[in-house]
Amino acid sequence: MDVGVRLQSIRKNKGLSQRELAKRAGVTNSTISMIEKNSVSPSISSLKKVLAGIPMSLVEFFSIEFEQDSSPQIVYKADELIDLSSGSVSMKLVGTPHQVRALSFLDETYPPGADTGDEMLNHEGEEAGVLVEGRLELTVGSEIFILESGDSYYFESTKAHRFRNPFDQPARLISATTPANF
Amino acid sequence: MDVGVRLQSIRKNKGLSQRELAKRAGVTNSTISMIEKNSVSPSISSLKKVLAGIPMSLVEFFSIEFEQDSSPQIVYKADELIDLSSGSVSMKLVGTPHQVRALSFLDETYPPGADTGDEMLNHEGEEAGVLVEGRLELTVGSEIFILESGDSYYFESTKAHRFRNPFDQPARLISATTPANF
DNA sequence: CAACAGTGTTGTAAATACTGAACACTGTTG
DNA sequence: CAACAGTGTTCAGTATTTACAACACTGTTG
Repeated sequence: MDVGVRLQSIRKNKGLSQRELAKRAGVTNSTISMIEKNSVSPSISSLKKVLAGIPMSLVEFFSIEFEQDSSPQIVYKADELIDLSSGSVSMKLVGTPHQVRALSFLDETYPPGADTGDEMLNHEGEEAGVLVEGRLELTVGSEIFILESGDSYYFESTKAHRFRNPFDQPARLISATTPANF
Repeated sequence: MDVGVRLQSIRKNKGLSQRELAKRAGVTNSTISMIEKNSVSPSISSLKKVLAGIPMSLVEFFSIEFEQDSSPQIVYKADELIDLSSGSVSMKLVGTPHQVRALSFLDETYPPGADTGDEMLNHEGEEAGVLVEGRLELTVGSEIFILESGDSYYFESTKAHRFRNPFDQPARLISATTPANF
């Protein structure tokens, strides 16, 4: 839980210099330097200003923890789910155990032929889901997956993605997206 | 997005005085007074100290926005889900549109007789879910609900709760809990 | 290599946050 | 009503954060 390191990784990820970010945020470059070196503990107001230059909310900032994984697994087959069973209750966790995050929880039905569109979706955050009925085609970046009933997925929404049902059976998907944008 | 007001409402909700919280947090009461009156914009380090006395994480703090709803709906019948359909894709949102939040996304199966236990569950955060197969009994506080396939729920985990399957069919539940505690 | 435009770091002065002790205001108790 | 124990607020001094400007370093360009 290191504010400085986290800010620096976010800034570099965005391809910004300290001076560039400072300009956008309305603070000085030295402020950012000192925050990143943890030589100060910034006030909420100034951290908020700095993050506004990213742009990023305070919640998002404090939510991020282990984002620098090289190439995370995207699709999990039914038998790949992490089992959290306790007693007679079978509980399976979708995706790798992460930090806290913010989600919308959806029950979606894709009739045969349904499609989220040509122009690939692309928004901030993460999304996860389980297909509980039928089959569904999921495209993430340049990879195309066919989800079978029981399969699940977890990926960053910033990657271009698209859902499509080219089959003759309706598909039912339980999904969650972050941030809660609905 | 008012740090002072939010801190005060959380503190009063916990039944703490400024001095009591100050003592637990290792700061002075005047600090808390001034933060609550928004006469200062606290540093991350001191806000973190203050919240540690609650206790509450920074993410949680910045996630909270509209928590003072009187008595929010707990169980949503299948036809009560908020429809977010666009085009031929049917999307139904579980619960009322909220702020950002942090969740664990689970695929749970409750065989006949399964039970999360006598001692009611009770942890920080919120949880939501959809029952996709079978029937399930859910107890929240003093209220007992019977979930049918397609029904969903959304409630604060701080309320004592319990899941039980007294029926002869297995029940499958897609759920999300916050914070991501797995 | 000199001039330059970019990077992040550092010192000093000004602005802001925090402490410690007082104050003013309750409600309770003898 | 006086003494008291609790509440939140305020003020002066101290500690910390921030701005401004200078510095040191790197890679590029003439």
